Amino acid sequence: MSQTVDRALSILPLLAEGPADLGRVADRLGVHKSTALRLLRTLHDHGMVYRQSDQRYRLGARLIALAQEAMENLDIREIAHPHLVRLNERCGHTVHLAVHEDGEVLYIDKVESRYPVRMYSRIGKPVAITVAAVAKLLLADLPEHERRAFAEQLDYPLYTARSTPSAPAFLRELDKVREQGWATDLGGHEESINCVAAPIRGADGRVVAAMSVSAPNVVVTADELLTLLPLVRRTADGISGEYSGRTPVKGTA
Amino acid sequence: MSQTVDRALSILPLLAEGPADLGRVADRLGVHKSTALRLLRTLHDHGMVYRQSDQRYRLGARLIALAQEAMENLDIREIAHPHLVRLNERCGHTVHLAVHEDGEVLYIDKVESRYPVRMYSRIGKPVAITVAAVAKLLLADLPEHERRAFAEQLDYPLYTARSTPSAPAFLRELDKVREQGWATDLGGHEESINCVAAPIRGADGRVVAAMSVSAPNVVVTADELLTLLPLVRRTADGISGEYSGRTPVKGTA
DNA sequence: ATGAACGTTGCAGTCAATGCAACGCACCGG
DNA sequence: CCGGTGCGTTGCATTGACTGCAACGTTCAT
Repeated sequence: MSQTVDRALSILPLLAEGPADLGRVADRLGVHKSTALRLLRTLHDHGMVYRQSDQRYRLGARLIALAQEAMENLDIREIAHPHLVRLNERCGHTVHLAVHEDGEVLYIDKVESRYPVRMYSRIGKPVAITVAAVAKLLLADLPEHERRAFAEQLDYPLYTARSTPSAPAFLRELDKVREQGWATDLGGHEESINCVAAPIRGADGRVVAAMSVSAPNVVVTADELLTLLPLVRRTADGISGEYSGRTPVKGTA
Repeated sequence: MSQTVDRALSILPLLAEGPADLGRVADRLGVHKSTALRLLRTLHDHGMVYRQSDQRYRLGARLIALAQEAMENLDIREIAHPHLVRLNERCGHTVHLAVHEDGEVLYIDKVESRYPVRMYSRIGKPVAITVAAVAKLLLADLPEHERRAFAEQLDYPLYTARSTPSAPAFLRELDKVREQGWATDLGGHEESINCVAAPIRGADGRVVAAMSVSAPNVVVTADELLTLLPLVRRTADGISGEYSGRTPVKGTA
């Protein structure tokens, strides 16, 4: 809507690909160098980009700090965290918390596995939306037409042979997930990694977040992981209760 | 430099304080509601802000994802990480990696303590610049006039009785740190937490990052923590060697 | 039913963003 | 030593994008 701001913001994902010099930024934006310079300067004044010693620009510290604050302000995260830790203590595997926002699903919290072999993931990283168990739960809760429209405009990369291959398959999977109230990802993203996930609901019953337990095949088989499902669901329900204000929170400062 | 972009970017820290509605944003910016609306819309289109169900705005997912990419692109981080993990495995305490950028010092990596009692901190959080051991190392390396100018315009909050109280005291501390090549924070931020830190240098000898080991008093005394200093310094030197290309990296894909 | 509070839209004026061209500077090869 | 090339940077005139206004549509609460 606002051309100048639009251009300025377009610089950020561009720099996320790696450092770039002025000329490169101007080219990619399709504007004159002087224009790009002024935009970059403004971004710099706000700490959103940093000018490294070779004069090239990259993303700045303020951006990272802002994102940090953004995550700390998510109340669902604060409420869920102790539950995630407790679950991790009981099963030992990696525990994730994810939310959905404008077509992206991202991890907002994580408790590391206590086994030596761990899956790779990072807080803040957008998840593989077509296969991740948490993504299925979050998307399954969308109203039908939105869900359909969203599914159709997605790409369906074949990470593995078990990845969701197409929109119809994905929509079918979402129906199943919505009905059963939990989801799995059995090697759909990384061949050797399995996940079970459960939804966290607000007072109105809408899914506000999803949590999952992930473990590589070498630690536990998919079947063994599935035995944790009741525990995962109980944990998610506990968080739901607290988040929606149904459960009186005891013993918290 | 660019008024529109300047205003738009000013919205972000404002929203970092917590969700705000249109009127509030307009007020804080000192612009008309319609102007604020258009700025927010543009930010929204880029996923930088999110409109929650109560119509209020808060920081968005793309911001978090961008920050994530920003950190993953820092090569120092990638190089350092395995070293930090190894150090953590040997001593068990929390290990941090921090960089300096335009007057801010922030943690860009962290390996959690394996002791049950842990210090609180988060990747991306700007550190207490006047007391943190890593901050001292990073600032001590600035050219003298910059260092002085920077120190003078800082605030010196007294987190504890041992916090650095003033610019002169801080500058004296920086001199000491630069000379000895390592730094400590003994209860200067949190009464019961101590730190030892060492610098990581690039090929030109400039300090590009700093790493630290932190532990609460209840786990080890300050004296015991100091016995780790040689190990910390060796680790930092190892990272320096690899970063500056002096050490051939072995066994890495 | 009435009003207040809030987000939203269309519009005309003007101020701020744009592209241009010229400049300074560093680097490189002759 | 000098001319050339490739950068980032600056001042300026033009214009078009941004602004503030006022009016409208909702959604609440009274």
